[in-house]
Amino acid sequence: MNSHGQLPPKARLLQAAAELLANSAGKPVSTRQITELAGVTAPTLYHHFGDKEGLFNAVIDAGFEEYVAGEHNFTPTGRPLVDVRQIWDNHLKFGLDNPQLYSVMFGNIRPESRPARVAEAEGFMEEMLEKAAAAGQLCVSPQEAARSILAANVGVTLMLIAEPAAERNFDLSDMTREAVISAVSSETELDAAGAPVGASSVVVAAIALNAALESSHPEQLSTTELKMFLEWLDRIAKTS
Amino acid sequence: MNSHGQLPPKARLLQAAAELLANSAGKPVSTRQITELAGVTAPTLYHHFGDKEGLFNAVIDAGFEEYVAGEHNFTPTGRPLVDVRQIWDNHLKFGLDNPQLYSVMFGNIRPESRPARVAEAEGFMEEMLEKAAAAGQLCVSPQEAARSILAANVGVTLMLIAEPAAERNFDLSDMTREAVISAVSSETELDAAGAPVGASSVVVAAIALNAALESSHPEQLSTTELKMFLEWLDRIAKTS
DNA sequence: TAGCACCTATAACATCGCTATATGAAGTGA
DNA sequence: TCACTTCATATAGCGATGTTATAGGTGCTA
Repeated sequence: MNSHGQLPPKARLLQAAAELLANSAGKPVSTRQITELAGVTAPTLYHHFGDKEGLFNAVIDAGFEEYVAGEHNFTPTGRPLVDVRQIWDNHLKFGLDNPQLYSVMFGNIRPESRPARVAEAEGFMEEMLEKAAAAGQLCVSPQEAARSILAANVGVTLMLIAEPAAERNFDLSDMTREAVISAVSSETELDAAGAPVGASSVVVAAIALNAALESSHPEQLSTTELKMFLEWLDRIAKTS
Repeated sequence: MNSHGQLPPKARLLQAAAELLANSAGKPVSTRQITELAGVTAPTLYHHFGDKEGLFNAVIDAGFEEYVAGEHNFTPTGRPLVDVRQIWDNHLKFGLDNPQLYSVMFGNIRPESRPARVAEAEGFMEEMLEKAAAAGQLCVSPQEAARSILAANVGVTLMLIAEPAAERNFDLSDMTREAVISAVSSETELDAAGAPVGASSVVVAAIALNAALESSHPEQLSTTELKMFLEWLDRIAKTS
């Protein structure tokens, strides 16, 4: 009756759960459905995964990471903010393709399991944003930027999941995405001919800071501290 | 045994449901709990509210609207975008005060019932944004703006609900709020008080340099020098 | 062979949302 | 006053859910 005869029970459970979660649009999936499709009985599920949520988390572990950042959907371009857009779109696509799974991950309360998943999603985002920050494209810390972008991404995804697939207007996603990205980025878009900032990014940033300090002196440092700071900054800026 | 003896059963059910939803942090609330606290039996619930979700919707109808836009929390200022900020903050506060109720409303999938609630919340936002549009402060349609702002608002609220109350950082809310508002508004970037938004260029440059140094350490400074340098850099970056 | 983990099945438990049916109360018209 | 209707509540139970106590294999090591 099931088509997973040759796999071990644990893998069959994972596969059955993923299949049912993906196909049953919206409606909850029961453990009995899962075990029946997998061709095992209930205790097998609880032996391997603890409880229903454990199984769902395992499905997510197996699928989410590769789906969002996997090779099929994402190849870094070297331009951080472009990659951030790609991460946003992949996140949205994952949510729309796996609405049930997505709501378990992001729409639920559970203060125990959710932060781990959220932190993972934040990780991708932050990784990219650190590169953006290194290139001087960020006006806030990568952590703050990642949290803000992810929050908006989740909100948009839940919003679009909730409305009928036929009426979905992706302008909402594009508009909100650009809003949060432009709010955390410090400069206008990097132009098409703009050279990617590689190993010299430290120097570039040091020069930029040096120039900025010319016109505005921070109150956080004493004059002696500032003098020494500027000297070191100068040493860094003269590298090449 | 219950404290709602004098009210009619329908009102007792509403009150019991609201009380249980507000207090049982995270865990689902059963119809049996509700009917027991209300001092009635199951069919009474289904007679008045159809099903469990109908009762929850009734609780929301009774509480959400007045909470978000009620007199106690909201008095229009006449400046539409200021009011939009107030709606955002009230929305967030409602979510944090009623996490269980909130997740039923916004974190769930149900494509049948959710859009109605969402549309209601969108209504408040759109109302204000139409005034903003009439005043020439919008660069997109009020509908689009309301959807984008609400989506971000929901995402931020779910994000903050999910993390322990002690660690909640409301900068996430403020930052994201200003991001989406400024993206839909046609005016130059001004905050609530009318001052330009954005960090100074010194801070921007400091953050960029800090991030750049994460991946590449310069050889021009000794480790002790670098340590002190990074500390000062951190102090500068935290200005604002 | 004996023993020992590991894995799985039988069978059931407690609870869930919900309802078929019946009973009481309250008004209405004769 | 007496049916008759209508609304509101209760009794009792259904089917489905997540979960588990118990026991039976299955294969490996000694």
